[in-house]
Amino acid sequence: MLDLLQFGSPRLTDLISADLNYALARLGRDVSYSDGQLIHSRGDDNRGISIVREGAVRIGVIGIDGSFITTSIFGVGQCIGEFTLFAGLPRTHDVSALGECTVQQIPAAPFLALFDSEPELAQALLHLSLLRTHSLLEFSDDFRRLPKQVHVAKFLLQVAESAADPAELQCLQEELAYIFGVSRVSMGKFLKSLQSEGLILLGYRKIRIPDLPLLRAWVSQRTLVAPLAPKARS
Amino acid sequence: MLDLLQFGSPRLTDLISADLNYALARLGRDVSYSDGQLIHSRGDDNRGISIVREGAVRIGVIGIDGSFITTSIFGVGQCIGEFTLFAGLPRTHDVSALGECTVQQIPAAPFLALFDSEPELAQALLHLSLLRTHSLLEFSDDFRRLPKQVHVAKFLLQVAESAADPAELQCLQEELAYIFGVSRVSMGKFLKSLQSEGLILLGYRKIRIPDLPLLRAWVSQRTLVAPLAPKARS
DNA sequence: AATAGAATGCCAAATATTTATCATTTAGGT
DNA sequence: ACCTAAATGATAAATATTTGGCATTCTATT
Repeated sequence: MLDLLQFGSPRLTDLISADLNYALARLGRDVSYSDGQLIHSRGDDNRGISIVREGAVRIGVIGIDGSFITTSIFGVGQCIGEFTLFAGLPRTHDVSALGECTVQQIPAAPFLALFDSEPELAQALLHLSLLRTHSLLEFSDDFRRLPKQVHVAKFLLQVAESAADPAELQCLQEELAYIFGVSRVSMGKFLKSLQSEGLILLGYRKIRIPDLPLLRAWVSQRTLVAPLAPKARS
Repeated sequence: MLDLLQFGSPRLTDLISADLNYALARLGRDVSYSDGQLIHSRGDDNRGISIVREGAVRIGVIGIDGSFITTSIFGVGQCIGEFTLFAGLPRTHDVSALGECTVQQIPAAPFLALFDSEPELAQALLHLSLLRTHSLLEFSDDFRRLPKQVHVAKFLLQVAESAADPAELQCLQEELAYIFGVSRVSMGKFLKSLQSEGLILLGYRKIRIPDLPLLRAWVSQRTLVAPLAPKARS
């Protein structure tokens, strides 16, 4: 699944050293959940960090009609709950098990103790949080200032550049439509127009990008702001 | 001016102790800028933190047509540049002086040294970053799942709750329209409809909220997710 | 190879939004 | 008290989007 929190966002466990990973793993305790079981509820005010250790969890909110609206899906190594520790907020999302899963639950006190003694952990958490802020901010800026077609192209480019296979994105048109807050018909129209310019190839459950540099150039020309490379190139 | 980064977001200097403020103030050097002068450019890869000490700065990007599109305005005590230090990103925005201003420029090395020795600083930065992530995420979730009218009402409520005077918001309909990515005409329609329900009173350069609890209840009923209190209530 | 479910393509009527003007109101400066 | 620039209100034609329905394509499973 495609969402604004995920793409290009590393896992906490990949950002810290083996030693720190070891120290972290010793905190709290692992809890297993069965498919669909509720792990956290929006509004709860228990403070603590949760790290997915096996399987995956679904993050979202329960909507007006009682349906679960997914914001993101977090897999092994990703963490939840920073808000409760550092932003003085209650749980902002409902979190439930997506299949069988195991989540390491770390209460506030031991986590904060480790945090205070290991600046590396602080840097890693800041790194994650700032990358997310950046993604969200860039998306919302783009949303308002770019023509939708260009914005969609830029988004696909970003997803491609952080994907395992940049030439073939696994995504549904419906997912894209949801992300942009438009109907499937509209998204179909945007995508088709990009296809007719030779930038993408629409397939079943996938979008192929035959010429990544071409797409990059096309987007760059239409946004006229320096395209941000993840690490500044020399 | 109204924007997604600002409301409810405290200043760095308010989040840390007097001692730490003092230590922070001794780093780097203060630089004065004249109105309109460029402080940072998107794409630059110089690393460092900037703290506004006098006046204010405008943060944005230079658009396709060369015009400056404002993302936010930062005043005294607010900081810029976390991305460059902790997220491995080049400058993401153009920053220019809004009137005469003074900005404390702190290079990466001394800032990181202080960061590593003072977990309080790490906590404060995380606090800021997470609050922003939260605002942006909540806004984009709401954008997709709520009827626009309800979303506008919720946004006004949030602005009111973090404003000096919750009963009277200083904002232009055009600003609101820009934030929501719609035309002034559409925003006018939404606002008028809220006015006709007795929730707000439209004025010149302002919106009055005669009955905050009423608005809160109205929004709450239509969003049906626990309204997040800034600090969890007991 | 047949089949079912999921995803995409396509279409037109209904609805919503934008664009482009112009009138009116408001606050601040002279 | 007047005048001006800025903001809001109002309107209609032009565009764009959504909704709903149905046909087609694709993939995995039988």
